[in-house]
Order: sequence, then C-alpha cells, then structure tokens
Amino acid sequence: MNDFSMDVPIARTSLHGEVTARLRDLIVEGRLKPGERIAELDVAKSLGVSRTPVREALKVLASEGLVELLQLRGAVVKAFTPKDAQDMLAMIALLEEYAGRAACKANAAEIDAIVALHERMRVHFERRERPEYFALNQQIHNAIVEAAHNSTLSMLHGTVRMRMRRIRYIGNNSAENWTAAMSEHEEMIAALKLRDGARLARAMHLHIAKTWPRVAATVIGTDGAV
Amino acid sequence: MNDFSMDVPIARTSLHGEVTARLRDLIVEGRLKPGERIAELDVAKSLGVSRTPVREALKVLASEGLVELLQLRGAVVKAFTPKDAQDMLAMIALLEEYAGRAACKANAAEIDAIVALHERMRVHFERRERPEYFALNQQIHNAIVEAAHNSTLSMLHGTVRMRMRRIRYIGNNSAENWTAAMSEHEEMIAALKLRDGARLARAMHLHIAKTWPRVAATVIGTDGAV
DNA sequence: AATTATTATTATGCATGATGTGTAATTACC
DNA sequence: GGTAATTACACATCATGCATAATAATAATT
Repeated sequence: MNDFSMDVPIARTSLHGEVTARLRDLIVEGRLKPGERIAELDVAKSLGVSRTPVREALKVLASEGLVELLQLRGAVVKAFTPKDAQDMLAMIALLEEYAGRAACKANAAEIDAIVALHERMRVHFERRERPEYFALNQQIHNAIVEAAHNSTLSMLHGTVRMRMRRIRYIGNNSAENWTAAMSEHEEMIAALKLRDGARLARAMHLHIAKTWPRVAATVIGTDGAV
Repeated sequence: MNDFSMDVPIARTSLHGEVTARLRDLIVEGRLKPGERIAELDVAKSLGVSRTPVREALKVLASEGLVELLQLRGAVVKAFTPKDAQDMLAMIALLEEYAGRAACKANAAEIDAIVALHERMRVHFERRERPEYFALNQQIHNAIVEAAHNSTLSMLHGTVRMRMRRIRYIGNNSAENWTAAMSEHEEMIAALKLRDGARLARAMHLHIAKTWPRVAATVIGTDGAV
C-alpha cells in the first residue's frame, strides 16, 4: 500500500474548532483579560463567521474553565484568585510528581528524547533566549507526562496547565530566578537519567513549588485577581 | 430511533444546559452504550428541542471526554479500554490520596459531617441496601475531596469520577467484596478521626487500588472495551 | 457474481431569522 | 435634583433553512 500522508495530515478544519482554538489562544496569551466580556457577535464579525460556531466555541471553553457563562449575559474570561493559582500549582505538582515516577519506567528512546530536549534548552538558557527556552521548558514537562503513558494523566495535566499558562509564562519570564529554575531542571534530568523515580518526583515537586513565589512577586494585581 | 426522553419532559432554564445534563446522565448510567452513535436529530426530536442546543451539548460532552466527535459524522459514546480504566483509577487514587491528606487539616465540623455520612452508610451496609450504600459511598468520597478546599482538585476529581461512574457502580455492586470495601472505609474514617493524614492517604490509595480487581472480574467485554 | 460507479438519501455544519430577557437610557415623578 | 418607572436597544438563546459531505442503495461494467 502506498503512503499518501507524506507526514502532513490534511488540515480537516472545522469552523467551531478553529474559533475555539483562536479564542483559547487569545485568553491564554492574555490578550483577552480576566473579567473581560466576550460578545459573540463581536467575535463572529471579527472572525468573519456566524454566531453559531462562536457559541459552540464558548461552551467548550466554559467546560475547559477558561470562560464563565452568565445566564443570558454572555461569557466573561474567568478570573483566578491567588488561592486558585496556588491550588492549581499544587495539582500540577501532584500530577507531575506522579508523572516523574512513572516516566522513569519508560523505554530508553523516550528518556533520551527528553534528555535531548533538555540539552537544547540549556543552549537557549546560556544564550538568554527566553522564548525558545520557555517553549522547550513546556515541551519537557509535557514529554515527562507523556512518558508516563496514562492518557487520563495527560488530559488532567493539560487542563490545569492550560489555565496556568499565562501565569507560568510570566513566572518563567522574570529573569531573577531563571538560573534557579534551570538548575532545578538539571536535577530533574539527572534523576531521570538514573531512572530514580523517587528522586525525580521529589525534584519535580520542588520545582513546581518554587514557581509560586516567582509568580506571586510579579503578577498579582491590586484586587488579587490573576 | 432511540428514545432519549427518559419519560420526563424538558422544562428549565437554558436548554443547552439541560440537554447536556440529560445526555451526560444517559451516558454515565450506561443507557447510551460505548461506541453507540448519537444523532443530533434523534436527540432533538426525542427531547422536543431543535438541533442547536443539542449540538452545543455534544461539544461540551466531547470536551469532558464522554463522547467523541467525528468529522462530519456526528458523535459516538466514547469507549474505554481496560488500560484506560486502570489509568483513570490510578488518577483517582492519586487525587483522593492527596485529598485525604489535606482533609485531615479541615475543621471539626467538616470532619464530623464526613464521619456522620459514614455512620449512615454503615447502617445501609448492615441492612444490605445497596443503592443507598452506594449513594453515600459517593458522597463520602466527594466530601473528603471537598474538605481539601482546592477547587481545581474538586474539578479534576469530578471529571475522572464522571467517566468512571458506571464502572465504579458495577464494581461496588458486586456483592462478593462488599464487606472488604466496607472495612476499608472503616479504616479510612478511623484515620480521619485521628487526623492522621498519612494513614488516610494510604487507606484511600489502597481502597481505590482494590477497586480494579472488583471491576475487572465483572465488566470487561469480549472486545476488551468497557 | 463481484466490484466499481452512480445516484439518492440522510445528517452534519453553518448561517440567519425570530423571540425574549437583561441593560441602559430617557422620561416622569417625588 | 435625585430616584423611580418606563421605554428602547442590544444581545443571548433557540429554531429553521440551506449547502455539502458521508452513507446507503442501486445500477452498471468487467
């Protein structure tokens, strides 16, 4: 049989899926601010589509916890309190801790791939290339979660991470503790190389735990909303 | 055509919310079987609404992981493999373990409420009243999670528990190990009363871990799908 | 007879129209 | 002039219509 795919899947685009992705990005990247109202007609006009796919997208985003649906009054970008952010971090720590322990049982190829990502990240760290560093950072955390081979874990982790992404970005962005974050990663990878699940779990937990002070110092507004 | 009505007419605020809840119940309670196709028009006619709110409901259920949306071919109830079920249980164990540890720091009133639920459950256990026992069982697990006061934890737990509910029901239903499950609960409550977080966490982990054999013995079909 | 081609039917996806509710704006009244 | 009431507007919600893709059913060809 022939291979027609040529590595590029056909872009099976559905409008509601596209609209969902666009809105999600706008929220996650902070261009739509917490508390801001999302009028479906505005979105529809701005994207050149009808209200139907926009409505569907907003329902999905609501069930993802990114927006809040008010009865007959549309949608607003969900605002998080500092406590919410802490709670989310606690969950990420819990999930990644588990993932770390499980990832140490993955096969060599997968672990090598994670180590390779780490090496690339270190290069960007040394060159002080923040966006590239950040992208690889995300990839490493995700790769460790994926190496646990538990689709439910991946899903839960993805959900929480989505909500935290803007906060995490700012946290990782603040240069003061960049070095600390990098050395925490070194410890993680060292543990992974040794397949020391307990040590990796501990390292990941610590790494996440240190995120909150990094975040808190920079982003908390006057009203406490993030 | 399938009958989605469940004998109760629809009458409440926000049609899409109601439709979502109805379909969710049908799936969770197993009246819509894994792999079964959900045609929007059938649902709409059966519920006496238009296709619009049904479409929105299906999008939400898809993002909750209860149905799968196929490109231009509608929605099907998601089928889980035994591995999926095990993975979900591992996550429930992880989350409840954390919840147990945290719940031991809750105030006396909350802990007393959980203990009270347990006492009521024991009565139903002794009378061999399975539905009442099961309902209280669910309430206890949820109450412990709520006592952790972490809304993200509650959300994650709710998501996984939703998907597992049918499986759990069968697992708890099988009478052989009912006694064992009950005594596991006794251990949990003993730990909670003593505010021994580590012991409660251990007990909850063990309790969930023992669920899988209970489930596996009863529900796995020939094709391995749950 | 079996497989492919073609047609017909069904259902999904999106747009638009109708309706009612929430909100703002204007006016009336104290 | 300030507050309450009424009106007007905007917007969310749901229904419906139309176009197109998928599936089936039927015909045609090897």
